[in-house]
Amino acid sequence: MPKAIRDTKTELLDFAQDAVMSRGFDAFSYADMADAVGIRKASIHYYFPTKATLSVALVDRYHERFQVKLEDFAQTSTTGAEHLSKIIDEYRANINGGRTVCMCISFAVTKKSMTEEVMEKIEEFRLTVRNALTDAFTTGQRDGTIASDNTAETEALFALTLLEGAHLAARFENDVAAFERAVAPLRARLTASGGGD
Amino acid sequence: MPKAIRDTKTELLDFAQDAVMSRGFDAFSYADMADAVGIRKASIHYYFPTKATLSVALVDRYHERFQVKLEDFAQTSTTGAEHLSKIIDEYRANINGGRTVCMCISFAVTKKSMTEEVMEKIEEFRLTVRNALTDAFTTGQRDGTIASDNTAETEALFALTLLEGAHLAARFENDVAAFERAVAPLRARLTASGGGD
DNA sequence: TGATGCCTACCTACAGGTAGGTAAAACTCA
DNA sequence: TGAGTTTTACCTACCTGTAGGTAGGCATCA
Repeated sequence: MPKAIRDTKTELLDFAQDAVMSRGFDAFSYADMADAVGIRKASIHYYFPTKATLSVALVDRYHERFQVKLEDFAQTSTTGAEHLSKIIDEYRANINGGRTVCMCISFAVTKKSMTEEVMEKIEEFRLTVRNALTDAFTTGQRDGTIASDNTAETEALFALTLLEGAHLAARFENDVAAFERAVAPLRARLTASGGGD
Repeated sequence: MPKAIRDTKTELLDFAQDAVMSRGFDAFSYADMADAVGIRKASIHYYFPTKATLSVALVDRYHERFQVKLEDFAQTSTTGAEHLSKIIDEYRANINGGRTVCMCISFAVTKKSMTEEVMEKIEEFRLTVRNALTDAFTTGQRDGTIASDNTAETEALFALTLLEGAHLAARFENDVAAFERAVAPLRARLTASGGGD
């Protein structure tokens, strides 16, 4: 643990993540990263030998961080509605005011430029989210805080689809409000006070 | 109308459209197009001086073609459910077996690489679709073939979000079946026999 | 005869990546 | 403790390939 004053690797990942989510993986270069972080282009290869290794590191960190949050939501929620509401809020936060979309969406479009490995990891990430959503719906159906006509699995898939679609909507309009409008019918199904904001 | 034996411009647009929808605007080049169509790279500039002009041509044709279909759906449908069902089917067809996503989605991700002009045109396209969906819901609410708790406008926005999200789902899994699973709860709300297949 | 629909040959900019060097910090051990 | 060694975290300089784009030539056809 070198306890560095400045963590270049993290800075590189931060910039790359924002770039992927706001512009797409093919639309930023090592030169852009170098400029942003303040080191030379070649030095980036010290941390990420190839752009493919960078993409893997990006997804790994993204998944890790999201999982931590999802686990927290599961533990700190008293109702299914509250749990679901927190997941929706987290997706909302990832929009960054309409500037970005979820990393999944970005990678889905540029899929052919990505390695098999990274696409498998994206699949795993989506499965993690779907499982969390399924848990929320299962609880919500049991405690009666989420109105539902379908199985929790179906609802989870439906919700994930809607959340990703809502990300796109917000990106089109450069406005989080579009996200809220799009997910409004889902939020309307939550009966107990689960909203965080 | 030169009645050419071979329409190079159309072939170029066909390839570019597929490339945008399957790989993203930044991930294909004039060289790729040239190889695919069988002319030299420089010759493409005869039809599309810059890649920006190509992007505009792409959206224009996409919008035009879709509008024609939407108008046909509106005219040939006897119920709101049938109308909506046809729009859903059209979105489904645009997935090409999980290989592609809607052009909108692709351009949303690579938005920063696009000109203002083309993004405005994408907005117009989405408005066209939303209006068609609103019509379908309005009719469906009136004739009782679509179960609904919200205004037609809200439902249209909700449906568009879901359709775009379902495109992503199908792309992730490389399978149209994922599209169907994701839109199942929407289809379930259609009461009359509106489905084409 | 001049527009159409290509072509060859080229340009500059920049992509990802490599080779090899270096100052400074951190470890090793007599 | 301090000389020697290794590792860290960069650097300069350069490579090849490819991006979008340009200049100008040349058949073909109306």
